[in-house]
Amino acid sequence: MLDLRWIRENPDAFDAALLRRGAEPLSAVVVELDESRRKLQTELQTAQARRNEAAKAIGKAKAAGEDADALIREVSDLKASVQEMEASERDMAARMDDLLAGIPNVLKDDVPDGADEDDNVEVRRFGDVPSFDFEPKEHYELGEALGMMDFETAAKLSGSRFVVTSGQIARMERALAAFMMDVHTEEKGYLEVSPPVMVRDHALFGTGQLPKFEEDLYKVDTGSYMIPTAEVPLTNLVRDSILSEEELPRRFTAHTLCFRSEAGSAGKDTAGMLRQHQFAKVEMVSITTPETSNEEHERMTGCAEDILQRLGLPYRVMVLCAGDTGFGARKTYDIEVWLPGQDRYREISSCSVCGDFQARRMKARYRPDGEKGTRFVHTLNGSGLAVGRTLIAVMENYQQADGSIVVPEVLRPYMGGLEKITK
RNA sequence: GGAGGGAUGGCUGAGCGGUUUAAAGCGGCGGUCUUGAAAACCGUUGUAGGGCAACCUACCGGGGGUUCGAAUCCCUCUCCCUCCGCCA
Repeated sequence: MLDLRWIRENPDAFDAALLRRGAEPLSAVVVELDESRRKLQTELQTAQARRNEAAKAIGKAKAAGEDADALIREVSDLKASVQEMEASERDMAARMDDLLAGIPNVLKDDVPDGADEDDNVEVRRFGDVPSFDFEPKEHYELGEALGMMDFETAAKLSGSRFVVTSGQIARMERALAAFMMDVHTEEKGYLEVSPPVMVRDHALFGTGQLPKFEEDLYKVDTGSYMIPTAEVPLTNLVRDSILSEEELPRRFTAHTLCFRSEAGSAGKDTAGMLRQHQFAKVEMVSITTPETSNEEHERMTGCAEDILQRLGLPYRVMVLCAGDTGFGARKTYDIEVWLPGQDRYREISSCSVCGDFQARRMKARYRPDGEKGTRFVHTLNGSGLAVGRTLIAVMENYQQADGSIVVPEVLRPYMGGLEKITK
């Protein structure tokens, strides 16, 4: 949610920000609604003041045993118009809320222009793309050959975009999550959190998934939703609260399942477990002051990169262009891991700085030292990493000619010392 | 599923038809004192709109109603809690 006062005072900058995202200008609509609402509010308050004054005089007159009929008649007459104005004012406020709730965040100046993912800009690369003296396979070919990845059975149970893993592949997914969580909590200062994966609508409104992107979510019949990412519960941990400056930054991490309907992705990545309705992810969320959010963004991205480096997986970091940056983000880095089976880089993490956009939606504030009032905190979120996709990357990058998979050094303690997954 | 209780300013919590411009305590901010800190004492303390200065108005979970007048009475919705039942 953007600051209405900022829009009012910077209508041109507001329209320019929308234009960068390929959206139509809205300042005229917003400013007009805002002005008429405030004008009505003033009229309403004038009428209310007169009503209160008269009502008070009635009380006094009655107490003194005097006649108050004239005053009573005046207040009666005011009643209808006050009620009408109240209803109208409420309606305008609701329209303004709806309007603002659907407007995307303002991009940072250093976000490159562009329409879609083809315009994203590579920032850096790590690791050498491995060369094989055989034709590298895709993860599902490897997994099915090992007998540890079963898409057909999963389809019988749950439909498309599900998988059943078993044996050492299932264990490796668990090992990956445990490894990531240990690094973040023991070395990076994140607090381990085990949050609900089912949340109410207001939590999703807070992080920006609602009201605009409901079709991407699974809704259960009690009206709650399954989380599409642990960003939702972790960021909402500070909703409706006022933190002190000393307790910032707050850093949370969680290993959870995530659920996505993949409504707009029909036909995309249908093979394998790259794009599933249900997947595990380790998420990082930071709550910071406005002054430190940008450096926190770099730090968080580094935390995700560190996982890939320790796993020995080659990757590149992309900064998303204006057209590809998500609704609530001011700037996003995608980390793309090299998948030999696909012979290309694929997204494995996305780290975003949201400024006060989510904080305003969920009323998350802090009290700056030495200042009287409160300010909205800044929020950031990033995957560290998508566990299912990391499993894919390990399988494809560590595959051997015979279809076995070498277990990366750092994972072996989590897998009972196992060095290689074989049939 | 059954039966109750509750929602007041950053927090706790009074108020239950017009003397409330919403007590009081805590916290926050400023000050006195102190080498510094603590304690104590004094002052101050939200959001929004309008004049844009002292001021005025609205806001006691949301909406509706009763009334000349509602934080206070009635209806309704949402949420929270307690007990019983069932259950991991």
